[in-house]
Amino acid sequence: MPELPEVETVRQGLSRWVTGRRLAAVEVRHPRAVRRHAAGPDDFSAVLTGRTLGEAQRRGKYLWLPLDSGDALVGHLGMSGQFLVLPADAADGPHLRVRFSFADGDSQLRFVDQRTFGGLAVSPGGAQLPAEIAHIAPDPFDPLFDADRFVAALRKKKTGVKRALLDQTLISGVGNIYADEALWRAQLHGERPADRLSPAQARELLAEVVAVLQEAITAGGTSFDALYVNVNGESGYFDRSLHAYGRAGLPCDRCGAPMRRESFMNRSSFSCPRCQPPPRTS
DNA sequence: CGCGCCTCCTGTGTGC
DNA sequence: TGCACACAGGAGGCGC
Repeated sequence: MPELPEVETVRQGLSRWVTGRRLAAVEVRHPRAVRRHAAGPDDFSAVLTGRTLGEAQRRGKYLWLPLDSGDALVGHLGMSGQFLVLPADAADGPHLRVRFSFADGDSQLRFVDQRTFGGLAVSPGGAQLPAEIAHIAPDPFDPLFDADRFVAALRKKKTGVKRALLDQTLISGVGNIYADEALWRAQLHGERPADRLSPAQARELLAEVVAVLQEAITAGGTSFDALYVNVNGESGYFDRSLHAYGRAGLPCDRCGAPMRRESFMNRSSFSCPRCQPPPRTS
């Protein structure tokens, strides 16, 4: 479940292992992986071959690698996407979608994706900020992020505060896991109406979002299973620090009450029934 | 235009 | 043992 900390960990790995290298060949093994590349898989390979990769960039959960052509290779990991740096002779796994071979021949970059929600595309002229990403808000670590603007926008949303946190046009990078963690820390139930938060509550919630994302980056992200790993195939260890996500029935780390699980948008929300009382209307 | 629901995917776990 | 089904969920797209 890659969210901002997991994607940032991958970005750091790409920066270390592929920045500055020249692509010798790009092999699309599954067309769905490049469905967002309008010109099709053959064009995807053609425009990338021979290009040199620049410094890996990230906004929210999107990644991009600027190219020396002025275009950019844009990627989203979706649910289960992985970028792996592997020896060229390593066996192909069953979920290999795209193989990037380098002119130096020392290792390969592979895009592997079990559930195929992730995808890659080349964004024409997108080296600075790909058009595919321009519609989402800056994430809270972006110098362009404006906390006052976020707080004001959040307090105008006619929806629950968790839905608002997951709205990538309001703040990017937050997914189901870190939304639940930030709400637990802020002692707010996710169905609390966003437009009824006080300015202080909204600022506190943002502070908790930033804190939990930063701590998770330091831990290398959250891994529940083999679906999230860094570019070297290693798991993150933030799962040991989770207070809400996946803890249904376990005692709240703050008050001891059994944590609850609720259905939300065809998925799950975890919260403490005592520390995070639901609003009366829901 | 804002909001919320549906859909795309596949592997794992569970219950009958 | 095998089958059916729930579940995991980011984000585009569409209906209201």
